[in-house]
Amino acid sequence: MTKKNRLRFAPSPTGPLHIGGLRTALFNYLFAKKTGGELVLRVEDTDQARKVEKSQEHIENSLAWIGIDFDESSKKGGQFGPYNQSERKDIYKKHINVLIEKGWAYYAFDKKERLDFHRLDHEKKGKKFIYNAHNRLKLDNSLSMDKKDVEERIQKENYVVRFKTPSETNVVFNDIIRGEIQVGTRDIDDKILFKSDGMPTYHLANVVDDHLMEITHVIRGEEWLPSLALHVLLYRAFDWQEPKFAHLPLILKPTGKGKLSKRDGDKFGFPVYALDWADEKIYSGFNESGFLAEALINYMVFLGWSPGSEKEIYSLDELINDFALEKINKSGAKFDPQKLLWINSQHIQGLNIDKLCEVCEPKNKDIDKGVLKSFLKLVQPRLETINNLKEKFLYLFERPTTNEGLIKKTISEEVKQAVSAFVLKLVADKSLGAQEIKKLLYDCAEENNAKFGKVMGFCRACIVGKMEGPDVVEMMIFIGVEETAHRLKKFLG
RNA sequence: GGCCCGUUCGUCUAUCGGCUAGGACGCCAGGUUUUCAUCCUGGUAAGAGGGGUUCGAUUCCCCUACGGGCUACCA
Repeated sequence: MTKKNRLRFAPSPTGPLHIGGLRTALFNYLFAKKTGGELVLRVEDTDQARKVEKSQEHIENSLAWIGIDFDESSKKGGQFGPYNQSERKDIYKKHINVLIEKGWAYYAFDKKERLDFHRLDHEKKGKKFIYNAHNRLKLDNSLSMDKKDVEERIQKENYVVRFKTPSETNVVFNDIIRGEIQVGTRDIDDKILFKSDGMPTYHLANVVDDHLMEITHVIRGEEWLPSLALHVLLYRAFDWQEPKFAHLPLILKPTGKGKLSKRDGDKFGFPVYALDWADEKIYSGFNESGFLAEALINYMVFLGWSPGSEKEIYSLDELINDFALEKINKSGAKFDPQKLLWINSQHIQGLNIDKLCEVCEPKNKDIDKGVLKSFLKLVQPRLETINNLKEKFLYLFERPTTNEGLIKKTISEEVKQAVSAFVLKLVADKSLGAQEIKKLLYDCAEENNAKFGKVMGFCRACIVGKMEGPDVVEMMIFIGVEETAHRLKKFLG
């Protein structure tokens, strides 16, 4: 029996979960499900300074909303816990000592100001300051001093532990998406693995945890590719089997350059978070903006992946079925709000009316439950999002403001006659169905020598106040005979 | 600046050496709906540039350009 794949999503709780992280989680989830593997949620909260209070909760809620469930997490538990790195300090301490004993790591006492000085100084000369074999013996660390001094200073001073990057070799490793990559160690610096506050840095914690949690595949964003060489070196220093790596292409801004950021959502008027997030202001989430979780998933998965067929509208189950790591592509993808909107509308159209009611109900409390279903039947084909529905179709609930210009444009003597006749008959028999009302309107138009299209146009102008909205007769039925008569008569003089 | 990754229609993408370069969004035009939307049909538009390798390169290799990422006691 082969071992199960084990995947993990490891966000840092420094803010809300945005679409990039969400997609990383999704790819991990899809691959885990596809291969019958397990998925772990690990929270990388090793940076106390950047920790944001409500962040972890937001991340968990976002993942729950999108429908990604984990086999193990701090909430759910599991045999590899704890799942918050801040609770694993002892584990890292133990492992950093192993590295030190093996000669793969060393203590460093350099003051921040001193290092900053070196960096600045090198920059001035057009060079890059790298803390490694090139100059580590000239710096303030345990490699450049006596054992005794080291012992003493460890007791008295703040120190960090750095990785001792081997000198002058090539690290060769493999990425599922990008193939073989080589990096020369002269370009890798002796990264800090253990900070003076007793916490590990990402590099150490990440490698130790992935190993201890028996992670088989690391699927993460491309921003980690540059440090993969270090991570691989770390696995080898520990004498551990390294997992397989897949670095996902980045999600880019819709226009211009760079990685998608929270400001972009603001700037272009679309969400970048799954759920609302409030700090200095409220950033609205995809959920609150009327997107279906399954539609968002459908859109996100196509940012950097394609099934190779022409199928584009996918349910989660279909996605799990068709997903393959090998089909992920290499280049960054621009976020296109317009296509998301289209995919969302496709998913909305695909919902049966009861399901649509169910998802719309909590977002549209201002619409009376009794009319919600008939309302949705009316508007479903033209929905792109499912929030703010009353506001979007206000004329179905309240009388529209008069549009004099439009009325003038659509009215004529014949139309007036026809609609007057229609109103009289409509009010006389309130039990008419759609077909009958339509026939009635048609007959009235004909009897008064008015073009049916013109009559319809006028009715629409009266009922909606604009040349838009659902079918005229359907609207009449929805707002009722009395209301219809009222809106029409207003302009019949 | 250094290192790493990338480059097919405006955008998301297909193509695993045979291409009249396919699909989708968007946009445009037409049709259906005697109204509006949905819907249907058609159109628009692309392999960064230069060298190789090859009978043949979008596809493989090299260079250049451009884009992106990383370069913290952040992740």
